Amino acid sequence: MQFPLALAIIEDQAAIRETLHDYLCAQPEFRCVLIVDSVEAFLQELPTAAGPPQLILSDIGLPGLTGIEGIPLIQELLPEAQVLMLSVYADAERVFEALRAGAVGYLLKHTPLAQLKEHLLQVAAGGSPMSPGVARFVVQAFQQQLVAPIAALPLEHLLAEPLTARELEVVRGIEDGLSYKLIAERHFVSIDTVRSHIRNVYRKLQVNSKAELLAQTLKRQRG
Amino acid sequence: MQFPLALAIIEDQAAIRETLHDYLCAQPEFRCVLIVDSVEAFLQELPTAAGPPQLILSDIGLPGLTGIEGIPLIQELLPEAQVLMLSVYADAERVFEALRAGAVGYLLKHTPLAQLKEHLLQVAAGGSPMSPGVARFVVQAFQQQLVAPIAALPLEHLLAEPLTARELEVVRGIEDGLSYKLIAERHFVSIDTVRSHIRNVYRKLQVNSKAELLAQTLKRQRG
DNA sequence: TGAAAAACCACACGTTCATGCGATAGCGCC
DNA sequence: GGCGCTATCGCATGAACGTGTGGTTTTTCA
Repeated sequence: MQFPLALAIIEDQAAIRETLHDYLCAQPEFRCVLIVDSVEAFLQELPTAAGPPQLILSDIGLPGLTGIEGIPLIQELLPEAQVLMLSVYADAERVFEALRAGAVGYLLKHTPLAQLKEHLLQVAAGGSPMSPGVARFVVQAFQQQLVAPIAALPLEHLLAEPLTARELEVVRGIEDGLSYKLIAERHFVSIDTVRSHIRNVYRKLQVNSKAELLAQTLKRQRG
Repeated sequence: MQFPLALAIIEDQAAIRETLHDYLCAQPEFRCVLIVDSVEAFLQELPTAAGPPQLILSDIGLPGLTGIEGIPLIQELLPEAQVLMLSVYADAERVFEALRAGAVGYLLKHTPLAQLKEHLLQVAAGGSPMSPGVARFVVQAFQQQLVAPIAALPLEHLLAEPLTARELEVVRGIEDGLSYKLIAERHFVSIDTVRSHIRNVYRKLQVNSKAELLAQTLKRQRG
């Protein structure tokens, strides 16, 4: 990570904007490239900025587009940029929306300037700073099992021994609730061939019955 | 929040345990009530502790039960206690598991003692401290839309004929990949009873095999 | 309190499944 | 060419499953 980091600020309240500007832009770690009062202004003035921002500190409650609505628009132009939200709102819903939209962190406005600086540096270092109460919302989402355990990704990637195309076909048949006989008919092969594939699938997935196979699939999908 | 906060520490490595003990227990904000080297020891010695801990700082990599496995056990005895994980592992999977198990925060072991103290206080204040990289994993889970927008709902509400408690139990057994025999053993009934329930479930759900039942469950879960 | 619902149990029969042992044929690749 | 992998197919056996019929006991609740 090389300093100074190109920083942009989106904040509509002039007083706060000035404070952030005065403090952050005076830091040697940052180089302010764009200070605006709305998402619209950001998008419009971006071409005239002193350079592409790497970090964007954005308010949520803005006139016109909200900070949350702005994230995807900004990321379209600046895929590398990381957006850190700075908000007075501390409700779970807004936090989730911001994170889902692509924000990498969420701070409350009462955060001291020195900490804000630290948090911006954490973002640049791959961190995701969140004010204490905000983080608790996020953690609770996990505890309420709202989050899938691990990327619900094609099982083949999780396996040492990948399944062949044929094997995947019969697995899909089983996931559709078909009997061996029907799977055989679906793919125009004999039932013994299906058995043969199943045998290999079971070995690779370490299961011993249709039920276990389906149970594993279920688990993978919900955790 | 009244000080001092009752703190317990679970850490198997003596050197680290001593360091934590020496530093944290010397702080006026904390009152160490139990310092142990395993989850098993924690559960066993809890009755003899100087009082019920409000905060529990636990390692993950422990001999016997892991810190993650210990969380639900601990929470059964101490529903009010908040568990903060302290780990050398920085992989997404372990972080998710810990949070899902009930941890309120997740710190890496290289965290400086002074920060660790701050983080413990944050926990007591309703925060969820996470080391920067750890928080990023969590945020990414949101960005990858792994968070369920709405809860996926119990099949019983979709049915004209609702399943009875017993019937749901055997369905869960099937979803866990168990055989009739194992389901029977799990609920201390005969295998013929299980058959009987299965029969009714199949009629209500309009399916004719385990595979179809599981397939239906799968469909329902992924929409 | 009395009937309905749920839970429990038993036996029997045919089907499907799991898994052992094969075998043949095509393909890519060194 | 020979080697390994995949796909195909066959057969046999025991276990698990699905479904029919018949019960009894316990719980629920109108």
